[in-house]
Amino acid sequence: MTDKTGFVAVKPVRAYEAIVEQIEQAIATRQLNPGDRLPSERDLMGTFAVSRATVREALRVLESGGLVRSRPGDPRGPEILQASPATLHKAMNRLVRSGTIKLSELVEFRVMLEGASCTLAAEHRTPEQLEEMRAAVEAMESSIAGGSAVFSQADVDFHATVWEASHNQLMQICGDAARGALVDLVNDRIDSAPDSGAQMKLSLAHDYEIFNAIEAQDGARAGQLARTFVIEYYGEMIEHGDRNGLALLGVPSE
Amino acid sequence: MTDKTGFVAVKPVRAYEAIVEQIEQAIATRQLNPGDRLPSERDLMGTFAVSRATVREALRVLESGGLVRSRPGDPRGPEILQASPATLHKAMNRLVRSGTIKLSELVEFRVMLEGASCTLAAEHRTPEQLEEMRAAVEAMESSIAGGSAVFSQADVDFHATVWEASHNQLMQICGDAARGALVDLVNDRIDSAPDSGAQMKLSLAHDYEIFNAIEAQDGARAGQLARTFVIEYYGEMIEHGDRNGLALLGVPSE
DNA sequence: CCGAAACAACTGGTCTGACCAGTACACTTG
DNA sequence: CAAGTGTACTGGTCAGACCAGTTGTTTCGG
Repeated sequence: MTDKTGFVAVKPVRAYEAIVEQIEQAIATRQLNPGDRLPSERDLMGTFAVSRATVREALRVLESGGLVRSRPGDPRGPEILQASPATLHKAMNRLVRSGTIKLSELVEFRVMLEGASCTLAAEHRTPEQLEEMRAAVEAMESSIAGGSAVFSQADVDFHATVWEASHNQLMQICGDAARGALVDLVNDRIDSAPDSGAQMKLSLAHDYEIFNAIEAQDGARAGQLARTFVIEYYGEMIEHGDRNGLALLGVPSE
Repeated sequence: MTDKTGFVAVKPVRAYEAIVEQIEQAIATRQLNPGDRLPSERDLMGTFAVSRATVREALRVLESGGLVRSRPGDPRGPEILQASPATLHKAMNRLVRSGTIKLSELVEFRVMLEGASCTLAAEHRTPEQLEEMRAAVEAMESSIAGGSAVFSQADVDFHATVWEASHNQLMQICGDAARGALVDLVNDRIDSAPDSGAQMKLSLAHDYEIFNAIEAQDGARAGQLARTFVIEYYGEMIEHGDRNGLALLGVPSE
C-alpha cells in the first residue's frame, strides 16, 4: 500500500482552504466557542497574511457550513455559532434527492429510526410531551373532515414530538431529514396527491395506537407498531426486488 | 401566526447567496448534471452581472458543499460533481464532536444502526462480500498476538464490509460517521488506551459470531448479536441514568 | 441633569483591474 | 505522422477602492 518512505500523495492546498482548516480546528478544539467573535476581515488578512478576498472566501465556506455568521456593520466581528443540525439536514436532503439513495434504502432507514425513537419515547417521554402528543392526535382527529393540510401538519407535529420525547437528538435529526426527503420523493412521484380521506383515517388510527403504547410506556410495542406502519405505508411504492430487506426489519427478533 | 396579507419576514440576500441558490436549483432540477461544466468565472460574472469576487464566493460555497469542483487551468470550467456522502459525513462528525450529542445518544444510534445493517447484510450480502468478511475476521485472529493497530484495522474492515453488504448507503454513511465520532469520544475519554489482549479476544469472538449469523443468512440473529455486543462494549462508559434506553433497544420485541 | 439626535469609526458586501501559474488544445516542426 | 512548442484560456490571489449598515460616543436641546 504505502512506500517504506511513508510518502503520501499531496494535492495543492489553496490559501483559503488552509484558513478554513485552521479556524475549523480552533473550533473543534474549543479554542473558539459559540458566541466568541473572530477578528474582523481586515484583521484576519493581517494574521493570515492574505488578501481580503481570500479571507472572505474562507469565511464563506465556514458560513455555509454553519460554523460562523457574518453580519455587516457588527464591530465585534463574525460570530462563532453553536453547531446545528441544519447542514446535516441539507446534506441528507441533497443526497437523497440526487438519486444516489434508493427509495427502499430511505424507507429502511426510516423504519429503523421511527421504530427506535418510538421505543425510546415510550421510556423517556415526560408528562408534558405525552400531552403534546395527545393534543396532536386530537388535532388530527378533529381536522380529518377539514383540509388535509392542517391534518398532515398535526401528523407531523405528532411525530416530531415523539422524536423529541425519545431524547435522542441524533435520531431526531436523522429522522426528520429522512422524513423530509421521503415526502419530497413521494410528492415527486405521485404528483402530490393530497391525502385521501381513507388514508387520513388510517394514519390517525396508526398514530393513535402508537400513542397508546407510548402512554402505557410499552416501548417494545410502540417500536413494533411504528415499524409495521411505516412499512405498510411506503411498502407498495418500493420495487418488488427491494422489499425483502424491509420485511426483515419489520420483525427484528424472530 | 401570519398576517392576513401573507407578508413574511425577509432577510437581506447577499449577491453570492442568490447565485448559489440558482446553481443549486439548476442541479436539483437536473438542468445541470454530474460531468457538466459551468461557464468560466469570467463568463459567470457576465451572466449574473456581478464581479468575479462574488462569483468566486458563490463557487466556494458550492465547492464546500461538494456540488462542484474547480481546477485551475481547465478551459472547460468548473465541473458539476456527483452527489457524495462526504459532506453528510462531515456534518455528522461536527455535530457529534461539538458535544451537542451525548454519548448515550450516540451509542443508542449506533446500536440501532449496527443491528439493522447486520440484519440487512445477512439478507443482501453477496458471496464476494462474505469472503471479504471472512478474510477480515481471519486477519483479526492472526493479528491478535501482534500489534493492536492492525487488529483494529481488520476490525474496522469487517464492519465496513458488513455495512457495504447491507446495501444501504444511508446506514453505511451514518454508521460510519457514528463509529468515527464514537471512537473519537472514547479516545478522548480514556486517553486512547490500546486494546488489551482480553478485549481483542472479546471483539474477535463477537465478530465471529456475527459472521456466522450472516453466513447462515440469519438476519434476526445477526442483528440481535450486533445490538447486544455494541451495548456490552460501550454500556459501562455511559452514565447510569442514561442506560435504560439502551437496554430497551437491545431487545426490541421481547 | 438627562434624553435624543447627530456623528465618527468601524463593520461586511461588492466592484475594478491586475498578475501569476497552471492546463488544454492547436499548431508547428522534424 | 509523431513530438515538441505556443498560445489562449483557466482558476488563485492580490491590491485598493467605495458603499451601506451597525454601534458607541458625543453633542446638543430641553
